[in-house]
Amino acid sequence: MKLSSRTRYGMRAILELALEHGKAPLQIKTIAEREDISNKYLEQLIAMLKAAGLVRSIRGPRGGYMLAKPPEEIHLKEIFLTLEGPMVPAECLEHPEYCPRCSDCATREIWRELQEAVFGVLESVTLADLVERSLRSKKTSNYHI
Amino acid sequence: MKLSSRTRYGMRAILELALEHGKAPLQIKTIAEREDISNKYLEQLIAMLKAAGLVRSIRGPRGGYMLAKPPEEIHLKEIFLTLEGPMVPAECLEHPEYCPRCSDCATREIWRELQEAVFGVLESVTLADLVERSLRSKKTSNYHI
DNA sequence: ACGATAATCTACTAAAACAATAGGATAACA
DNA sequence: TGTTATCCTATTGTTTTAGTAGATTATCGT
Repeated sequence: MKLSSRTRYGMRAILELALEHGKAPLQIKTIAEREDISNKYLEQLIAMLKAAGLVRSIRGPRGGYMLAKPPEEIHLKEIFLTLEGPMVPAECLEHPEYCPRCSDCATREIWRELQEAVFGVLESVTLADLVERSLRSKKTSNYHI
Repeated sequence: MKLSSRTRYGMRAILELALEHGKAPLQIKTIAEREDISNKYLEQLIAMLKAAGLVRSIRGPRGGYMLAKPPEEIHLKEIFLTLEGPMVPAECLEHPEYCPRCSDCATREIWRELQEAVFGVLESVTLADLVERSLRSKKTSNYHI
């Protein structure tokens, strides 16, 4: 149970977009530089976010990416599910057909609770919250003056 | 963020042991049959649980495996960490050295919260709880009369 | 002592997921 | 019309996962 780089990179990338919300579009190159992520890899991650309707793009010179919705309306859960996949700890959570195994129902309950715990966190935080946290830590940190 | 079969199988296996706690040792073969898991694969998973001190074994005829501690003293977190690994959503949670990236601290906080949410669930449940749940669902289920 | 039983140990492997990399096509601006 | 930057498709090396295979060792009942 480890986050993929896909999710970590992608979350940082979309946060960069959120930090620039309302300003000019942000280019892949710029994000990749700021976040120290491979240009080409990031391209694919952003494509996923775009396909999910979280991000939109402008082509050509002075183009780039921006949020497709205001940051208040983007919950981290959407981003997470887009990048990380469906977050189904066990198959039987989605396909609760007859389960022949004796000890399975009890463990399934636990996997369900884990899923709900994770979703609980991700549903309660929006990109706007992240932006706020990010700006606050910028102010108080020695590193980001 | 999906559970590995390692963890799902292993959890079911140790629950089988918990269900037989106080009785005769349970053999790999038996568990593998009941839980429909490859004999040889299960062998390795149980070895992990044994190395972690959660399970002990008796060799030879009428041998097998049993819990090393009473089920009340085994929290799911121990089992989970043994099978799934350290559950570190992001490396920087463990190595909080200077982080050059602007938007990173905010996402790191989120990964921390996810970790705590998962641990919260896993710390609050013991094998004894699972046994109780398991027996209760046996009683009320049509499938397990 | 002997044979059956069941754990233990080590090595190998097929398949999938992951983390990129490469290169060209397309659209838009100037 | 050239430059910029997105878009699209394919390929690749590495790691992890989920097993298989086979030999060895300890223990018990007879």
